[in-house]
Amino acid sequence: GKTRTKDKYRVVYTDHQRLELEKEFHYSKYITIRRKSELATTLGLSERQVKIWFQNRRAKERKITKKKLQQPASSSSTTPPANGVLHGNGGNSVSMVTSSSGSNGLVSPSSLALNIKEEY
DNA sequence: TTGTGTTTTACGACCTCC
DNA sequence: GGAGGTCGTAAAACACAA
Repeated sequence: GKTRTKDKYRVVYTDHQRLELEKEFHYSKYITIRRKSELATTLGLSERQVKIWFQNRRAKERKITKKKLQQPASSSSTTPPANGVLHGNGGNSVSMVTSSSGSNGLVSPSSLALNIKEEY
């Protein structure tokens, strides 16, 4: 259903929800359909919310790396902002890896989550 | 407090791939 | 023709100096 209602323009996710989403993002920037529905169930979110979260998270990542590229310029060159990078929308050729360790759908996510948890 | 800048959800427009 | 991608943006929530 809709999450943007009259009294709630947007909800704030709990620390736990954020942590789990971050862990999944850390593992892979593009979530699979399977993992998406699993996460949605365990976190009590809709699959749409999980999808949107990943989209926003990738946008944040791009924003940060862009900043990093601009900042440590360490003098010199006023960092030409229009250097190909953007407008590449067509140029992505993303290759959208569904692979990443999971040629088959089953990844045994619980053990995976544990690994990541430890890393954190 | 409040003014203001940044971050976090959620969506619409538009595009690509199948 | 739909699912999911980016980009841009709105508005809550948050951070924080003044």
